Amino acid sequence: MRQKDETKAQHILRATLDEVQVVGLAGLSIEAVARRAGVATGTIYTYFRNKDALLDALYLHTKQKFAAFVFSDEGLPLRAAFTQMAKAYVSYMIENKDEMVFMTQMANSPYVTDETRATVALGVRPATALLERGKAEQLLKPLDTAWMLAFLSGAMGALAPLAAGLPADQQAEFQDAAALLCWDALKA
Amino acid sequence: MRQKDETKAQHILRATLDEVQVVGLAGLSIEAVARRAGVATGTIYTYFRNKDALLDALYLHTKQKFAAFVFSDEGLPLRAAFTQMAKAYVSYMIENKDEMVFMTQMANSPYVTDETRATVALGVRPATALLERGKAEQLLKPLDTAWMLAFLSGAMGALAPLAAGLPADQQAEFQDAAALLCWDALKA
Amino acid sequence: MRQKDETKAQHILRATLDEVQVVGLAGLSIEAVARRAGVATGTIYTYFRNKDALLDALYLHTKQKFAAFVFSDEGLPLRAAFTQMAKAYVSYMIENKDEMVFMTQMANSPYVTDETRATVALGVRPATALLERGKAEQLLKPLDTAWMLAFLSGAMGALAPLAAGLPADQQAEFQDAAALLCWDALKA
Amino acid sequence: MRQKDETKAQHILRATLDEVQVVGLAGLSIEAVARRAGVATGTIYTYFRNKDALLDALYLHTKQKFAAFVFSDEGLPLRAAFTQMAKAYVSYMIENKDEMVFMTQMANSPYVTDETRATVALGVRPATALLERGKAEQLLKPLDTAWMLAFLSGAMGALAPLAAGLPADQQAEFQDAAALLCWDALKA
DNA sequence: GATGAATGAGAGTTCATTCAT
DNA sequence: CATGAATGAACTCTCATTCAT
Repeated sequence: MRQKDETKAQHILRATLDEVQVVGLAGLSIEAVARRAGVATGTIYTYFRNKDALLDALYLHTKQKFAAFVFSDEGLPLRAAFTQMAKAYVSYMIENKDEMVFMTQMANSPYVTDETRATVALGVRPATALLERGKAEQLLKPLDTAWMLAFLSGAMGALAPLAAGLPADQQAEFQDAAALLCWDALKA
Repeated sequence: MRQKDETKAQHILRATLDEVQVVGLAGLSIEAVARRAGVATGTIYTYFRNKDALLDALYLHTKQKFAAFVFSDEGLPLRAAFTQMAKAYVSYMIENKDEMVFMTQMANSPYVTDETRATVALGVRPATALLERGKAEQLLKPLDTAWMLAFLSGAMGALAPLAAGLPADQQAEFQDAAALLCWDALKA
Repeated sequence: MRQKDETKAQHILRATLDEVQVVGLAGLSIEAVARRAGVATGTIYTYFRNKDALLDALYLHTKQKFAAFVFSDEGLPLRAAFTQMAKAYVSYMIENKDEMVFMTQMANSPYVTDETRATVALGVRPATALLERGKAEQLLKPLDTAWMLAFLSGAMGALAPLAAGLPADQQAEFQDAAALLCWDALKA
Repeated sequence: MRQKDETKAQHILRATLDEVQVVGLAGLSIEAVARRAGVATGTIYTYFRNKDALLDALYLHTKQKFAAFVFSDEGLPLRAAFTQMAKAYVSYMIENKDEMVFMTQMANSPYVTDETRATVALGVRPATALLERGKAEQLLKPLDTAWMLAFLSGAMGALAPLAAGLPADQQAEFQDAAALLCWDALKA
């Protein structure tokens, strides 16, 4: 018999991501995903309980990949760590536009389970820690951490579409600008 | 002969806004809107060409109402004008949570036509003008205006959910903080 | 080389019978049968051509087991033979509720082939013979034999659900009553 | 607008009954019912919540029509009332073979709700009353009423297929025989 | 203009059966 | 022979839109 193939699950997730770029989350159909993944419709259900579960899984996967790239704490001094995160954020946006589009569309959808939201929230902890360190060192404004995070991620997220089509020679400039704005906004 | 009744169109738009709060944009059905508006399903098609047109119209209407409140240029000095806009943004968010929810859900949907996006963009002109004045006066960083706008509206939009349930006595504080962060981010 | 294993076929038949008790004939899926039997879905197709053939085989098997128990002619005098059959019918119903449920659900289903129906009919021959002997001896009403059989099996079958949950001390009484009614109905 | 048309509901019920004759309960599809009824699939759902509700409604309707014809108490003396019921049962079977087929197939299906079963049970009350009167008058055997009812309806139901194709000149004979057997079975 | 029953394309999902391993 | 992943036709049901009244 054919063994359940995790590669195939990855193919399906990838096909879902690609299909959302083309037709949007609202226009997504399982049949189109299957066609794009090169499998039968029924096969999707071997790997994912239903459409919701597929999208939830893709969201979790995408968010975790994103968080792993952007939110790493490498023990740098505060300002440097902050800047590095901001730059990582921007460069991830530029190089993974499709994932950003997907995450944005999912954020306000009913597909994401509470459990996934909770798990995703954990990935942000390095950023939370960084902000709190900054407040303790009185380098940052003494505001609510959740508040600051929302401000930052909203601002950065809104820049994603602008970052998308950027020529390579302006990317460094873009990163620097974004990092600077974020820092100036929060610094004490 | 009964004339098309603009009051009825308003009822339908309002019902649509309310229904989206409850079931989300993805769960919105014309029949539910009709029921909530107290009209027959067919009647909706007298006032709006189809579902897309209804949502597009509501989006345009909501955005324009929002822009009219927030983006007014009253000839104040730069910093004062900037602060006033930020505060107006926050207070609008707090008092019109349902519209914010709707605008957020629509922003990345296929329902909004390019024409509407263009029209909506016009409403932002006072803010554009303000930012360009600030750059000319060298009070703001010399960045691309569209870039700055995206940054600001992303940041403010992300604060909306946090602003929503805020007790009255913390709203002034919230407004001041938001205005300060935005200013510090952009100031030269 | 492993041979086809008749034990495994029995397991599958048994699992089918059990599964029907739980989900009904309409809710029966091959996968559930396989799971219950502890084999792979594909294995079922080694022993039975398809779902219809599996159910047909189980029906035939169940009917024949039932007939072997109930319809035996042991050369008793007519009334005694008749009573014995009726009692055997009832006691079989009580002790093999699951098979009765299955036979009832199958009786009006499209799964049973004409061939099986014909074969099953043969099992009833001792009862046919008994009734014809009764008619010849003028102890029974001179009605069509098939007619009498239908009457009897319908009546007895309808009592099955009532017999099912009966406490042990009422079973003898139940058997006597059933036998008496059947006899009174048919006797000349 | 078109008013909801109870005639159409009747058409759909009739189409369902007819379709079951051809493909069986297990093979019944909503689309086939719609085609036979001459309406669109969606229209079925204007009149019935879903497939289960359609079948449940048809079952209830069929059972009640049947009960109204067969179980009427017209104050006849016991034996005459009994005989009349038995004959009515048989003649109904002969003239409404399709309904009998449907009722038989539904009886052991998961489609029938408990509520419908309870309502259907009420239709049998005249028969219950008759049997109890017979026991009080000591004309019938002193058995449990539910038990007697099961016996009778099982016996009669089993005769249905035999009654179906009967030439007109044998129907009276068939009715008499059935009534006699039932009476002899239960009489004290 | 208003109504809401009617339409039917298209959605998600199941499941008997096949077949590569 | 045994496995269970893969298949895809077929199912029920929804809902944007139309149209007879």
